[in-house]
Amino acid sequence: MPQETHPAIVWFRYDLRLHDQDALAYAIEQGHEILPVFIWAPDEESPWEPGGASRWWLHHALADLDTQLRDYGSRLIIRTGQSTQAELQKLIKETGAKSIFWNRRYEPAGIKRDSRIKSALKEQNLNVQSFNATLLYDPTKIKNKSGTPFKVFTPFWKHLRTVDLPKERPVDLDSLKSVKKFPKSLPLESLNLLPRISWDHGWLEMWQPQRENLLTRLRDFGKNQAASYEDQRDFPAIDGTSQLSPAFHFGQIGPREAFQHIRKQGKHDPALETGVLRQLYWREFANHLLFHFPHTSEAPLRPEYQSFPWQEDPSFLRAWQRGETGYPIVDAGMRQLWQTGWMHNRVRMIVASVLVKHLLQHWMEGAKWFWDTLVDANLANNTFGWQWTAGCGADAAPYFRVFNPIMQGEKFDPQGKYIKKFLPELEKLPKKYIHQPWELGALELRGLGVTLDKDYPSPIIPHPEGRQRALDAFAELKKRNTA
DNA sequence: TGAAATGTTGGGGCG
DNA sequence: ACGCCCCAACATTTC
Repeated sequence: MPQETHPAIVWFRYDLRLHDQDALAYAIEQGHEILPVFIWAPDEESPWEPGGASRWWLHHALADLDTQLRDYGSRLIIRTGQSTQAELQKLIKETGAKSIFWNRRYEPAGIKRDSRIKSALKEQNLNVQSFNATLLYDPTKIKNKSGTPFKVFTPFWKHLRTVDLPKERPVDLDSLKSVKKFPKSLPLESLNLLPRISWDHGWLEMWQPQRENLLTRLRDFGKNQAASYEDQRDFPAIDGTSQLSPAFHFGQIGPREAFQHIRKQGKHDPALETGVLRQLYWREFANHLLFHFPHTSEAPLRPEYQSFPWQEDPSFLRAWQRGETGYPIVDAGMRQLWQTGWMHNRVRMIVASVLVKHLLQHWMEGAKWFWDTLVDANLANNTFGWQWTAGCGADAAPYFRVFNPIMQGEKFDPQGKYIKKFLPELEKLPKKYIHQPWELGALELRGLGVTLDKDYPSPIIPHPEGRQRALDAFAELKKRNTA
């Protein structure tokens, strides 16, 4: 093993793990003394500074990473500032580091900032190396036959299945050498990542953001639920999804190791490939798209949607955010989001559809709300999901697909179990009316403890009318683009 | 990773 | 037994 006398900074970002971690593995293999660093510079993420729920998770992920490092005689050095580059320079000066390694980020702000830093450090003759540990494949290398990025999922997926699956990158942690003297680190608390108002009660109850717990979840899921994922994933009352999205966002679990864990635990059942493992390709697809089309976090991928006739209405937006639309499946979802920092994926699609179609609010408003309230808020996935719903993205639903929130509820929460969990005011409603309480007479409703528009709102807009508004708006869009 | 409108078919009730 | 109607069930098309 080569012996390096100078310390190497391993700059952690959205790869908060010590396994399947290329930058760290490389630094150890090269024999460097390791200096693990995290720099908090939210201003550089503008306009997508991490939101409240996301910061909460980050706090715990950082604390956990530090704990893990201490098992190997190391620790996480935390810094903060306006400029990551300036903070790195300070650390280089303080420690005499001559090398710096990191795993690449692929979102627009990250790429721009990182490449600037890279060339600046290289000019100082530092040994700078970046790696891919976040995605299965390097997005620059995945193109279709005509040399352009894939814009449709199925061909993308089919193509990748013909390519070798990248292997997990082992990290020889027992060989980890620490710097002799650690530079000063800020206390984690000083980053103020925890919410000031007590918003985290439900988060604490639902989540255990430490790697070991997340791995347990991954193993259990692989063993017990992965096989039935395809049958269960659309039912929000069932615990049928992995709920590991925040672990993937923060890189506490890497996609390659996840892939292999699930295959192994699921005894290589071929159905896994088209079921749960396919979801890892959706994540891959969203990230590749944002990399190739970096403007899409702010603007539609399909330019003709620039002139979509959105109808800004703060009261609509507020009702949606608070879970007061009068559509139980929507309101349950929005309250699950607020309370737990997470929402079941089927319900995400339904609430998004109602905001964008029935209420004609700009998809960016929805994206911003999700950004602030989801513990798994991820720019690529969030952008992709919202543009998909709004019909303006890659492989998007055709515009005339308007979800019927009543039917969706009946189909995917037939007993109303999910609804009642988050809307206890509807506890006594029979399943026949749980998705449309307003269809019950006022007298009967009162007998079930509900007064409409007092205990629970009537629909913010009747479904047929909402559907028509959406169809009209899209017709108007068409007109504007042909005129 | 829709839903609604419209079209078609076929079984059963009934004169 | 037959024609007619109704309508549920399913299929197709349209938004």
